[in-house]
Amino acid sequence: MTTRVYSSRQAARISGLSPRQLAYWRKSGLLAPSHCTAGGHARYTFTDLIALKSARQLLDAGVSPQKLRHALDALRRFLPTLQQPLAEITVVATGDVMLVLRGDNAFEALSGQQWIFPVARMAREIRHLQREHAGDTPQQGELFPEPRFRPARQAPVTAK
Amino acid sequence: MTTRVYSSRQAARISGLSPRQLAYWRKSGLLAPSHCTAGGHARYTFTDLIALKSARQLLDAGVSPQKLRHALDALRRFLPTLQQPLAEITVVATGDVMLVLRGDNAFEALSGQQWIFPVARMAREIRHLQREHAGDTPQQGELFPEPRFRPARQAPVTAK
DNA sequence: AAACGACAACACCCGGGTTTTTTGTCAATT
DNA sequence: AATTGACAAAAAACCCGGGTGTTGTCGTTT
Repeated sequence: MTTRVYSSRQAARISGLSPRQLAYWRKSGLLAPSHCTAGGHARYTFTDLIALKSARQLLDAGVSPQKLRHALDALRRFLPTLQQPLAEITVVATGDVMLVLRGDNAFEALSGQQWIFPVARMAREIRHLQREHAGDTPQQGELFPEPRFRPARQAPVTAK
Repeated sequence: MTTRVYSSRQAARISGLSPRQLAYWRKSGLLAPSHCTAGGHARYTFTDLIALKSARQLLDAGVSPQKLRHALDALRRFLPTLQQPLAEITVVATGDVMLVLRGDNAFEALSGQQWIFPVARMAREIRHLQREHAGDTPQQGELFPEPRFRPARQAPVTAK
Protein backbone atom coordinates (compact mmCIF):
# COMPACT_ATOMS: atom_id res chain seq x y z
CA MET A 1 0.00 0.00 0.00
CA THR A 2 1.31 3.38 -0.89
CA THR A 3 1.73 5.69 2.03
CA ARG A 4 0.09 8.94 1.26
CA VAL A 5 2.17 11.94 2.18
CA TYR A 6 1.47 15.62 2.32
CA SER A 7 3.46 18.69 1.45
CA SER A 8 4.02 21.44 3.94
CA ARG A 9 1.34 23.59 2.35
CA GLN A 10 -1.19 20.81 2.53
CA ALA A 11 -0.18 19.99 6.07
CA ALA A 12 -0.56 23.62 7.03
CA ARG A 13 -4.01 23.86 5.50
CA ILE A 14 -5.21 20.65 7.11
CA SER A 15 -3.76 21.31 10.54
CA GLY A 16 -4.68 24.94 10.62
CA LEU A 17 -1.14 25.99 11.32
CA SER A 18 0.88 28.44 9.28
CA PRO A 19 3.58 27.20 6.91
CA ARG A 20 5.98 29.35 8.84
CA GLN A 21 5.18 27.48 12.02
CA LEU A 22 5.67 24.15 10.35
CA ALA A 23 9.01 25.27 9.05
CA TYR A 24 10.15 26.52 12.40
CA TRP A 25 8.87 23.50 14.23
CA ARG A 26 10.65 21.30 11.79
CA LYS A 27 13.90 23.15 12.06
CA SER A 28 13.80 23.36 15.83
CA GLY A 29 12.85 19.74 16.20
CA LEU A 30 9.54 20.36 17.88
CA LEU A 31 7.54 18.42 15.36
CA ALA A 32 9.32 17.23 12.29
CA PRO A 33 7.81 15.41 9.34
CA SER A 34 8.55 11.70 9.18
CA HIS A 35 10.02 11.98 5.72
CA CYS A 36 11.39 14.47 3.30
CA THR A 37 12.32 14.51 -0.35
CA ALA A 38 15.84 14.27 -1.65
CA GLY A 39 15.73 18.02 -2.10
CA GLY A 40 14.93 18.54 1.56
CA HIS A 41 11.26 19.25 1.22
CA ALA A 42 9.00 18.08 3.98
CA ARG A 43 6.66 15.14 3.55
CA TYR A 44 4.13 14.71 6.29
CA THR A 45 2.47 11.37 6.87
CA PHE A 46 -1.04 11.03 8.13
CA THR A 47 0.31 10.29 11.57
CA ASP A 48 2.23 13.51 11.40
CA LEU A 49 -0.96 15.32 10.58
CA ILE A 50 -2.61 13.92 13.67
CA ALA A 51 0.29 15.16 15.73
CA LEU A 52 0.07 18.58 14.12
CA LYS A 53 -3.64 18.79 14.63
CA SER A 54 -3.21 17.76 18.23
CA ALA A 55 -0.52 20.35 18.72
CA ARG A 56 -2.86 22.95 17.34
CA GLN A 57 -5.55 21.94 19.77
CA LEU A 58 -3.12 22.16 22.62
CA LEU A 59 -2.09 25.63 21.57
CA ASP A 60 -5.73 26.62 21.36
CA ALA A 61 -6.19 25.30 24.86
CA GLY A 62 -3.65 27.80 26.05
CA VAL A 63 -0.58 25.65 26.24
CA SER A 64 2.36 27.76 25.26
CA PRO A 65 4.66 26.58 22.51
CA GLN A 66 7.50 26.31 24.97
CA LYS A 67 5.55 24.12 27.29
CA LEU A 68 4.56 21.99 24.37
CA ARG A 69 8.18 21.69 23.47
CA HIS A 70 9.26 20.70 26.93
CA ALA A 71 6.43 18.24 27.21
CA LEU A 72 7.33 16.59 23.94
CA ASP A 73 10.97 16.44 24.90
CA ALA A 74 9.97 14.78 28.13
CA LEU A 75 7.70 12.32 26.43
CA ARG A 76 10.32 11.35 23.90
CA ARG A 77 12.76 10.85 26.69
CA PHE A 78 10.39 8.80 28.80
CA LEU A 79 8.80 6.75 26.12
CA PRO A 80 11.31 6.33 23.38
CA THR A 81 9.15 3.82 21.59
CA LEU A 82 6.72 6.53 20.72
CA GLN A 83 7.51 7.97 17.34
CA GLN A 84 5.07 10.78 17.37
CA PRO A 85 3.90 11.17 20.95
CA LEU A 86 1.01 13.45 20.23
CA ALA A 87 -0.41 10.96 17.78
CA GLU A 88 -0.16 7.94 20.00
CA ILE A 89 -1.26 8.86 23.49
CA THR A 90 -4.06 10.64 25.22
CA VAL A 91 -3.35 14.06 26.56
CA VAL A 92 -5.47 16.48 28.47
CA ALA A 93 -4.46 20.02 28.96
CA THR A 94 -5.40 23.41 30.14
CA GLY A 95 -3.15 26.37 29.87
CA ASP A 96 -1.22 25.25 32.88
CA VAL A 97 -0.80 21.54 32.48
CA MET A 98 -0.51 18.65 30.23
CA LEU A 99 -1.50 15.30 31.60
CA VAL A 100 -0.79 12.05 29.91
CA LEU A 101 -3.38 9.43 30.61
CA ARG A 102 -2.96 5.74 30.50
CA GLY A 103 -5.52 3.49 32.04
CA ASP A 104 -5.91 4.24 35.69
CA ASN A 105 -2.80 6.29 35.88
CA ALA A 106 -1.86 9.74 34.86
CA PHE A 107 1.37 11.61 34.85
CA GLU A 108 2.44 15.04 34.01
CA ALA A 109 4.12 15.65 30.74
CA LEU A 110 5.69 18.91 31.69
CA SER A 111 7.41 18.72 34.98
CA GLY A 112 8.95 15.44 34.09
CA GLN A 113 8.77 12.17 35.78
CA GLN A 114 6.39 12.94 38.54
CA TRP A 115 3.51 10.56 38.73
CA ILE A 116 0.21 11.78 39.82
CA PHE A 117 -1.59 9.06 41.61
CA PRO A 118 -3.68 6.17 40.60
CA VAL A 119 -7.10 7.63 40.19
CA ALA A 120 -9.13 4.50 40.27
CA ARG A 121 -7.29 2.99 43.19
CA MET A 122 -7.87 6.04 45.27
CA ALA A 123 -11.51 6.06 44.31
CA ARG A 124 -11.86 2.42 45.20
CA GLU A 125 -10.13 2.88 48.51
CA ILE A 126 -12.33 5.70 49.54
CA ARG A 127 -15.44 3.92 48.46
CA HIS A 128 -14.38 0.93 50.48
CA LEU A 129 -13.71 2.97 53.56
CA GLN A 130 -17.04 4.64 53.19
CA ARG A 131 -18.85 1.35 52.95
CA GLU A 132 -17.25 0.13 56.14
CA HIS A 133 -18.42 3.15 57.98
CA ALA A 134 -21.81 3.50 56.37
CA GLY A 135 -24.10 5.62 58.44
CA ASP A 136 -21.39 8.00 59.38
CA THR A 137 -21.28 9.79 56.11
CA PRO A 138 -23.94 12.42 55.93
CA GLN A 139 -26.22 11.46 53.13
CA GLN A 140 -25.73 13.64 50.16
CA GLY A 141 -28.63 13.83 47.79
CA GLU A 142 -26.99 14.52 44.51
CA LEU A 143 -23.43 13.54 44.70
CA PHE A 144 -22.71 15.46 41.58
CA PRO A 145 -25.43 17.68 40.23
CA GLU A 146 -24.89 18.22 36.55
CA PRO A 147 -22.64 21.22 36.70
CA ARG A 148 -23.21 23.56 33.85
CA PHE A 149 -20.23 25.61 33.12
CA ARG A 150 -19.98 28.20 30.51
CA PRO A 151 -18.40 26.99 27.27
CA ALA A 152 -15.26 28.84 27.92
CA ARG A 153 -12.17 27.67 26.23
CA GLN A 154 -12.02 24.30 24.69
CA ALA A 155 -9.40 21.90 25.52
CA PRO A 156 -8.03 19.40 23.20
CA VAL A 157 -6.17 16.39 22.88
CA THR A 158 -5.10 13.45 21.02
CA ALA A 159 -5.22 9.82 21.37
CA LYS A 160 -3.41 6.78 20.32
CA MET B 1 -26.46 4.06 64.76
CA THR B 2 -23.99 6.04 66.77
CA THR B 3 -21.72 8.22 64.72
CA ARG B 4 -18.18 7.57 65.70
CA VAL B 5 -16.12 10.72 66.06
CA TYR B 6 -12.43 11.34 66.54
CA SER B 7 -10.48 13.79 68.61
CA SER B 8 -7.89 16.01 67.03
CA ARG B 9 -5.08 13.83 68.26
CA GLN B 10 -6.65 10.75 66.77
CA ALA B 11 -7.41 12.55 63.56
CA ALA B 12 -3.83 13.71 63.35
CA ARG B 13 -2.49 10.25 63.89
CA ILE B 14 -4.79 8.68 61.33
CA SER B 15 -4.37 11.33 58.66
CA GLY B 16 -0.66 11.75 59.12
CA LEU B 17 -1.00 15.45 59.68
CA SER B 18 0.29 17.36 62.67
CA PRO B 19 -2.12 18.56 65.36
CA ARG B 20 -0.87 22.02 64.68
CA GLN B 21 -1.96 21.77 61.08
CA LEU B 22 -5.38 20.56 62.06
CA ALA B 23 -5.74 23.44 64.45
CA TYR B 24 -4.71 26.00 61.88
CA TRP B 25 -6.83 24.47 59.16
CA ARG B 26 -9.77 24.50 61.47
CA LYS B 27 -9.28 28.08 62.51
CA SER B 28 -8.66 29.29 58.99
CA GLY B 29 -11.57 27.38 57.59
CA LEU B 30 -9.57 25.24 55.23
CA LEU B 31 -10.82 21.98 56.63
CA ALA B 32 -12.92 22.17 59.75
CA PRO B 33 -14.30 19.24 61.71
CA SER B 34 -17.99 18.63 61.23
CA HIS B 35 -18.68 18.82 64.95
CA CYS B 36 -17.18 20.05 68.14
CA THR B 37 -17.88 19.65 71.83
CA ALA B 38 -19.57 22.25 73.96
CA GLY B 39 -16.13 23.17 75.20
CA GLY B 40 -14.97 23.89 71.67
CA HIS B 41 -12.95 20.76 71.14
CA ALA B 42 -12.86 19.33 67.65
CA ARG B 43 -14.71 16.18 66.75
CA TYR B 44 -13.88 14.75 63.37
CA THR B 45 -16.26 12.39 61.62
CA PHE B 46 -15.09 9.61 59.41
CA THR B 47 -15.91 11.69 56.38
CA ASP B 48 -13.70 14.40 57.78
CA LEU B 49 -10.91 11.90 58.06
CA ILE B 50 -11.24 11.01 54.41
CA ALA B 51 -10.99 14.67 53.53
CA LEU B 52 -7.94 15.06 55.74
CA LYS B 53 -6.28 12.01 54.26
CA SER B 54 -7.00 13.28 50.78
CA ALA B 55 -5.60 16.66 51.63
CA ARG B 56 -2.47 14.97 52.86
CA GLN B 57 -2.08 13.11 49.61
CA LEU B 58 -2.50 16.28 47.66
CA LEU B 59 0.15 17.99 49.73
CA ASP B 60 2.42 15.03 49.19
CA ALA B 61 1.77 15.34 45.49
CA GLY B 62 3.23 18.82 45.64
CA VAL B 63 0.11 20.93 45.83
CA SER B 64 0.83 23.96 47.95
CA PRO B 65 -1.42 24.65 50.92
CA GLN B 66 -2.51 27.88 49.31
CA LYS B 67 -3.54 26.18 46.13
CA LEU B 68 -5.38 23.60 48.11
CA ARG B 69 -7.20 26.38 49.87
CA HIS B 70 -8.14 28.14 46.69
CA ALA B 71 -9.24 24.92 45.09
CA LEU B 72 -11.46 24.06 48.01
CA ASP B 73 -12.94 27.52 48.03
CA ALA B 74 -13.67 27.17 44.38
CA LEU B 75 -15.19 23.73 44.75
CA ARG B 76 -17.41 24.86 47.58
CA ARG B 77 -18.52 27.75 45.46
CA PHE B 78 -19.17 25.66 42.36
CA LEU B 79 -20.71 22.66 44.01
CA PRO B 80 -22.41 23.85 47.13
CA THR B 81 -24.10 20.51 47.63
CA LEU B 82 -20.77 19.02 48.54
CA GLN B 83 -20.21 19.13 52.26
CA GLN B 84 -16.67 17.95 52.24
CA PRO B 85 -15.40 18.18 48.65
CA LEU B 86 -12.26 16.19 49.19
CA ALA B 87 -14.30 13.33 50.59
CA GLU B 88 -16.89 13.21 47.88
CA ILE B 89 -15.16 13.65 44.58
CA THR B 90 -12.14 12.32 42.78
CA VAL B 91 -9.22 14.60 42.42
CA VAL B 92 -5.91 14.11 40.71
CA ALA B 93 -3.10 16.51 41.11
CA THR B 94 0.50 17.32 40.60
CA GLY B 95 2.20 20.33 41.99
CA ASP B 96 0.69 22.51 39.35
CA VAL B 97 -2.86 21.37 38.94
CA MET B 98 -5.83 19.84 40.52
CA LEU B 99 -8.29 18.13 38.26
CA VAL B 100 -11.71 17.05 39.26
CA LEU B 101 -12.83 13.97 37.42
CA ARG B 102 -16.29 12.81 36.68
CA GLY B 103 -16.96 10.18 34.09
CA ASP B 104 -15.55 11.18 30.75
CA ASN B 105 -15.07 14.76 31.74
CA ALA B 106 -12.63 16.63 33.82
CA PHE B 107 -12.32 20.19 34.92
CA GLU B 108 -9.80 22.20 36.74
CA ALA B 109 -10.38 22.89 40.38
CA LEU B 110 -8.10 25.86 40.64
CA SER B 111 -8.63 28.25 37.82
CA GLY B 112 -12.34 27.92 38.01
CA GLN B 113 -14.95 26.56 35.74
CA GLN B 114 -12.87 25.76 32.76
CA TRP B 115 -13.58 22.41 31.26
CA ILE B 116 -10.80 20.36 30.01
CA PHE B 117 -12.29 18.11 27.41
CA PRO B 118 -14.21 15.00 26.79
CA VAL B 119 -11.50 12.42 26.90
CA ALA B 120 -13.37 9.53 25.47
CA ARG B 121 -14.98 11.41 22.63
CA MET B 122 -11.71 12.76 21.37
CA ALA B 123 -10.10 9.39 21.66
CA ARG B 124 -12.87 7.87 19.61
CA GLU B 125 -12.58 10.55 16.97
CA ILE B 126 -8.91 10.09 16.43
CA ARG B 127 -9.15 6.36 16.40
CA HIS B 128 -11.76 6.66 13.72
CA LEU B 129 -9.56 8.83 11.59
CA GLN B 130 -6.75 6.37 11.93
CA ARG B 131 -8.92 3.49 10.86
CA GLU B 132 -9.83 5.33 7.70
CA HIS B 133 -6.21 5.72 6.85
CA ALA B 134 -5.05 2.37 8.05
CA GLY B 135 -1.75 1.35 6.58
CA ASP B 136 -0.33 4.79 6.84
CA THR B 137 0.56 4.65 10.47
CA PRO B 138 3.85 2.93 11.01
CA GLN B 139 3.25 -0.03 13.23
CA GLN B 140 4.70 0.35 16.66
CA GLY B 141 5.51 -2.74 18.60
CA GLU B 142 4.88 -1.91 22.19
CA LEU B 143 2.63 1.03 22.31
CA PHE B 144 3.28 1.69 25.92
CA PRO B 145 6.11 -0.18 27.55
CA GLU B 146 6.03 0.13 31.30
CA PRO B 147 8.01 3.29 31.67
CA ARG B 148 10.47 3.63 34.46
CA PHE B 149 11.62 7.14 34.84
CA ARG B 150 15.18 8.10 35.29
CA PRO B 151 15.80 11.35 37.09
CA ALA B 152 18.09 12.54 34.37
CA ARG B 153 17.86 15.22 31.78
CA GLN B 154 19.38 15.38 28.38
CA ALA B 155 19.47 17.74 25.51
CA PRO B 156 16.66 17.69 23.02
CA VAL B 157 17.44 16.49 19.58
CA THR B 158 17.22 18.63 16.54
CA ALA B 159 15.64 17.12 13.54
CA LYS B 160 17.45 17.01 10.29
C1' DA C 1 -5.86 16.97 76.59
C1' DA C 2 -6.90 20.28 73.95
C1' DA C 3 -7.08 24.98 72.55
C1' DC C 4 -5.01 29.54 72.40
C1' DG C 5 -1.55 33.17 71.71
C1' DA C 6 2.85 34.82 70.41
C1' DC C 7 7.05 34.39 68.05
C1' DA C 8 10.12 32.76 64.47
C1' DA C 9 11.46 30.17 60.39
C1' DC C 10 10.24 28.97 56.09
C1' DA C 11 7.68 28.29 51.77
C1' DC C 12 4.86 30.29 48.54
C1' DC C 13 2.56 33.88 45.64
C1' DC C 14 2.49 38.27 43.23
C1' DG C 15 4.40 41.99 40.49
C1' DG C 16 7.86 44.20 37.47
C1' DG C 17 11.74 44.15 34.49
C1' DT C 18 14.79 41.39 31.56
C1' DT C 19 15.97 37.59 28.39
C1' DT C 20 14.65 33.97 25.36
C1' DT C 21 11.44 31.89 22.18
C1' DT C 22 8.15 32.05 18.53
C1' DT C 23 6.01 33.97 14.49
C1' DG C 24 5.22 37.09 10.47
C1' DT C 25 7.13 39.33 6.45
C1' DC C 26 10.25 39.74 2.86
C1' DA C 27 13.87 38.51 -0.23
C1' DA C 28 17.07 34.95 -2.02
C1' DT C 29 17.99 30.18 -3.25
C1' DT C 30 17.23 25.40 -4.84
C1' DA D 1 6.68 25.46 -4.92
C1' DA D 2 9.25 24.94 -0.92
C1' DT D 3 13.01 26.06 1.93
C1' DT D 4 16.31 29.20 3.94
C1' DG D 5 18.05 33.44 6.05
C1' DA D 6 17.59 38.02 8.07
C1' DC D 7 15.05 41.23 10.64
C1' DA D 8 11.45 42.84 13.76
C1' DA D 9 7.41 42.41 16.63
C1' DA D 10 4.91 39.83 19.83
C1' DA D 11 4.58 36.38 23.38
C1' DA D 12 6.22 33.60 26.85
C1' DA D 13 9.55 32.20 30.26
C1' DC D 14 12.86 33.66 33.75
C1' DC D 15 14.80 36.09 37.66
C1' DC D 16 14.36 38.66 41.77
C1' DG D 17 12.33 41.27 45.87
C1' DG D 18 8.65 42.06 49.08
C1' DG D 19 4.51 40.63 51.20
C1' DT D 20 1.64 36.80 52.76
C1' DG D 21 0.41 32.22 54.31
C1' DT D 22 1.84 27.94 57.03
C1' DT D 23 3.88 25.45 60.37
C1' DG D 24 6.84 24.40 64.47
C1' DT D 25 7.77 25.46 69.27
C1' DC D 26 6.77 27.08 73.68
C1' DG D 27 4.07 28.84 77.45
C1' DT D 28 -0.59 29.70 79.21
C1' DT D 29 -5.37 28.71 79.75
C1' DT D 30 -9.75 26.04 79.74
